Amino acid sequence: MALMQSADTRYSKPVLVAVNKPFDDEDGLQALRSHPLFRNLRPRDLESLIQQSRRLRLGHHQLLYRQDMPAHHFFFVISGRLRLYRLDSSGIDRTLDSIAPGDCFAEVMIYADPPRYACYAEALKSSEVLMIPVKAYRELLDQHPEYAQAALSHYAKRAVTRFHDLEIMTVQNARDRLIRYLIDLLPNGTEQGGEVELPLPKCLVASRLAMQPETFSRILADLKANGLVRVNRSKLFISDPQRLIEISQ
Amino acid sequence: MALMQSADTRYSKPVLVAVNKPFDDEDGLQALRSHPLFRNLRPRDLESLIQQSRRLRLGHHQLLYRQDMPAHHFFFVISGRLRLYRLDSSGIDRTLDSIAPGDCFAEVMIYADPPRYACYAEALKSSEVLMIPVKAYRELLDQHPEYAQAALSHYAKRAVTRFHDLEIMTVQNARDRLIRYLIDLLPNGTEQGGEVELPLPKCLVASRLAMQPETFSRILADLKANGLVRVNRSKLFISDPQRLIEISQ
DNA sequence: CTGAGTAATTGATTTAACTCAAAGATTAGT
DNA sequence: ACTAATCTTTGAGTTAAATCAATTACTCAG
Repeated sequence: MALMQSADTRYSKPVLVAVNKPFDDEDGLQALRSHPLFRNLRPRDLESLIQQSRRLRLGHHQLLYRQDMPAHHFFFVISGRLRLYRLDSSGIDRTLDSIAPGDCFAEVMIYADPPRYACYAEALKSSEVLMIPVKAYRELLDQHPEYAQAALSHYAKRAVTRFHDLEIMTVQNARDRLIRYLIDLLPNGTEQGGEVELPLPKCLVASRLAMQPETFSRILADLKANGLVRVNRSKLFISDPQRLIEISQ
Repeated sequence: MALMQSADTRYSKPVLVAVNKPFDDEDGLQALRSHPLFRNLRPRDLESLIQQSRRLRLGHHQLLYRQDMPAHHFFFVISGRLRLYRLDSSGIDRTLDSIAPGDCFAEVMIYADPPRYACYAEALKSSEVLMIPVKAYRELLDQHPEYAQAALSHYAKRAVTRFHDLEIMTVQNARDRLIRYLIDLLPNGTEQGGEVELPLPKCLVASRLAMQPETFSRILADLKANGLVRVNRSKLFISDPQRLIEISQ
């Protein structure tokens, strides 16, 4: 019943039904082959895994899975972009993560117990994902324990990232939270400034940072007025990251 | 230099210097033997790991490690309680987690690269921890790949927990954040109400939830006035969790 | 290319949460 | 048990951010 509570009618399209063309390989899977979770697999094993997977096309705003649904698959993004979010009891939509091509998500489900998705996942624009059976990957790990190293390392990294995300959210004021978020978008070690692209529409970045879209807009306008960022659609140019950090105290 | 920036003079005691009695086993390590990361180790391997570890006593407020310090060990809490926190550039202390006896922490360092602590760790009261060399545990995993399963499962759980913590922090108002936090402290599936103990002093719970101590106090006073919780020091009795959830909308 | 629907901005107002301050309560250490 | 230090609570005033409302700018599907 938790699965049905959404009043959001946009999401009425079928969910998790792979009606697409049979899988024909060799487009868009280069990134998969170099992903930490897969790059050490022997070709045979990787091919077998891919054979057991399905390629799934998602339209703009199409829901991939719902919070609390049994999780039999995890996902690799071939193209497009997705977002993870939760709905609270009053229906407020809270964005938790965005996912770019080349990334995996819901991969912790491989070892979750019970295996249920912890949030909703939807396409932000038309996207293509590979839908990998949890069971298949797990069997691979069980049969070839040497593969576990990569998975462990990946999971450790994931845990660190989440910890870091949590840290940003303990920053008490909206402006500093936004600044920290922007700094983190810069390729690390950027001193001389650089351009970043918001991975989400502004209203969803706002949601991710626990503030209203209006607040987001005003803070950005203010940073712009102070010459700290230049804004062009979803692209932001940050001329002096150091100064930005100082301003956030 | 980041290591030295704290203006906090409380933390002048030596850090990470194990000057304690040689390790003599068989007190307080029962919990270790049943921890997911260790319970599947063969006795020989576990003993070897314990031999390579040192038991460390920490006094009240004593710092265990600093953010950005090279991480050669991870930890198991034998007794007491610790907290993880970060200091931002203006010296504001932001609490990220609290750790109880029987828990491991900094265990993601086993696979981190570079291995540096992501935050500070200090004892909240006098505590005892086991300081396990990252290298030793890693070698164990490399030599006995069958151990990896437990580690993977543990890491997956950790990632889910952090995700969940993040979710709470995307709740925009302080009252609802606090309510969500309290609900999560209840043993899961508690319907009829129950008592929870705050794992941190109130001012640090406030910091963990990105609010001021005064705000925390006022919200709690208000919940108390509405008969939603009864407060006794750091113990809270929540009579009707369901109603509390409803109130948080 | 066009228009409907969504997203973003800006202004005015209200409210929640912060800050400062001072008095109690609790805790840790002697 | 006592004392000093820290934590907690409460009050009053201020500020940051939310809300409400209206306009403008995008986006994308047809």
